[in-house]
Amino acid sequence: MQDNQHSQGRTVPSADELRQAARDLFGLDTLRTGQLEGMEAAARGRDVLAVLPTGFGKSAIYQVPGALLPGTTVVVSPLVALQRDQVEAINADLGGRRAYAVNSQLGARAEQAVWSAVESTEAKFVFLAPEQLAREETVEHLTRCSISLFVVDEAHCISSWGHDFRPDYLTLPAAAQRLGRPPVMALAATASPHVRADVAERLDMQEPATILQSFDRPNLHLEVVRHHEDRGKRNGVLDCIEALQGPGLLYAATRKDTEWYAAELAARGLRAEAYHAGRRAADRTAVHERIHSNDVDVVVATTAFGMGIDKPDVRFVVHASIPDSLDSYYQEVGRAGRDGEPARAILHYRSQDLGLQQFFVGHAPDEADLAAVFTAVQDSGPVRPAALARQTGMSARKQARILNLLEHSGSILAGRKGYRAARSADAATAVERALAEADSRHRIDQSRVEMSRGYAETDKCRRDFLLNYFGEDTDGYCGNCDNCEEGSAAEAKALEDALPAGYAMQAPVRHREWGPGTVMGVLPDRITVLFESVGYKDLSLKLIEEDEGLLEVGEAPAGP
DNA sequence: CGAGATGTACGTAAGTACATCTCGGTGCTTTACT
Repeated sequence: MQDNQHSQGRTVPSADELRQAARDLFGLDTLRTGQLEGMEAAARGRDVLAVLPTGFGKSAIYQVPGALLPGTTVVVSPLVALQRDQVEAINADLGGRRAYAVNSQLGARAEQAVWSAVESTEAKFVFLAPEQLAREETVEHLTRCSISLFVVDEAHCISSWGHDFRPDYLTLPAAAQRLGRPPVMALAATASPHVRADVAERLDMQEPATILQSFDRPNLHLEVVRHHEDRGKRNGVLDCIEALQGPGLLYAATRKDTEWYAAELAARGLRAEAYHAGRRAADRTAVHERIHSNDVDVVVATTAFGMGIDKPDVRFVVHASIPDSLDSYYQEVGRAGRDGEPARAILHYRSQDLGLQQFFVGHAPDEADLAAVFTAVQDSGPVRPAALARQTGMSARKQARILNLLEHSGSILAGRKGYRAARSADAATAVERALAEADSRHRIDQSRVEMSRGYAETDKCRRDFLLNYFGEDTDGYCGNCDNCEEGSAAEAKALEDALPAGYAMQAPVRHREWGPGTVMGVLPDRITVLFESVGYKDLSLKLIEEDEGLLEVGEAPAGP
């Protein structure tokens, strides 16, 4: 592997120097293999994709080389609250003010002061949200510094939010280019193979050094409770929480449900708090403080709760409704039992609940809207999104989603001055290509919802199912989930062992229509394959045997 | 997609049955008001 130009003309820190810096600056006496590997790769100028469990010491992977390298390290962090915590942690370790955050909570004056510190003195770390880096002004300030490392923390957000909710995530590669394209490091605690590939692609990473640790959390007991009626499920959830020993988390799908469950639990004498993005900032902060000081038995929350929560003794994570993907599910249940002591992950499942997640996944964009945005870009490009919105009259989010589809399908290009139409593109083709792109994404998102269903409905070992989803092979029997305890996992495993060879986990396959894919799950009668084009699909073995050439096993042959 | 609220037909009083409508998750930022 060729190291890029950033390692030239200066001394690259050696492993010993990194170890010593970790010890002297951050008080880390020993470094784990993955940590050192990531630090060395970044120090040599290579891109790094690290997916490591919370508590592994992920931050050290950028902090140690960041402190040692001559220039400044940019850290992209999704939440202002996280930026604040990390700035404080670094300043406490290094002494003095070496880390800064730039966000809208600074006043104009404070922001000026931060920039002069960052541009002139020994500031080593600057924390920013992607929206900051999308501002020309911010990038101009940063171009006056020498940026030695470009870190994206909580990088799974690119995959879950970049496509529509927070589209500025997709402008990060352009920002990295403007800053001289330092090595890019993406960090996440949970990411399936699909999400890892998406992150690497959206960040335009060049053959990243990939650092993975096992996702297994053996102390987490996994369990699914099935329900048929909504009323019955609600009572089941309440009884379940009442019987558990806190502190714990209850995830619900809507804000209204968090309020409902919190009120019902309070009526049963528990100290329960509802948490969602609609609550006032002061109330949200108060909930954080109360859970940390053990003044709450259960926090009832939407997906808004969790990032940056590092409470070691959460004893249970119960879901009153199934999440949109196993990536989200595992991220959420991973907040239980970080101290290594036994903890419970219980999913209350009704198949109807998948409907809400399918709604959140969204629908195909309108052809007329695609055409309108494309024509507007063609007529007035290069144009920035804000100016474009004044022409199209669309909401920022809707327009961002359309721009992103048009860009990714090659009809428009993003440049320094905004978007412009690709030279050869015409409106009809642009619409057609964008629709195809949207359709492919939609199918992948739907297939992720379907994998959640698969987890809820499987008779196999639950841990086996989850770890397979994250690309890990297992022996199919954990002994610490409901299916293993009931014996159905053992039966399923016996059947699976009797399978014809060739459809092993992680085997590369090629489908006649859907192209290349990877085997992600194996059952007695069918296999689950993650296809690059259409996402997760279940294929019956009977059909594969009958229709020769439908699914080729082994190295994918070139061309159709 | 599904749940809950609201609306309509029926047929002559008040409630039942069915149709139609509305809403649902994540955060940055900037700007115009109290």
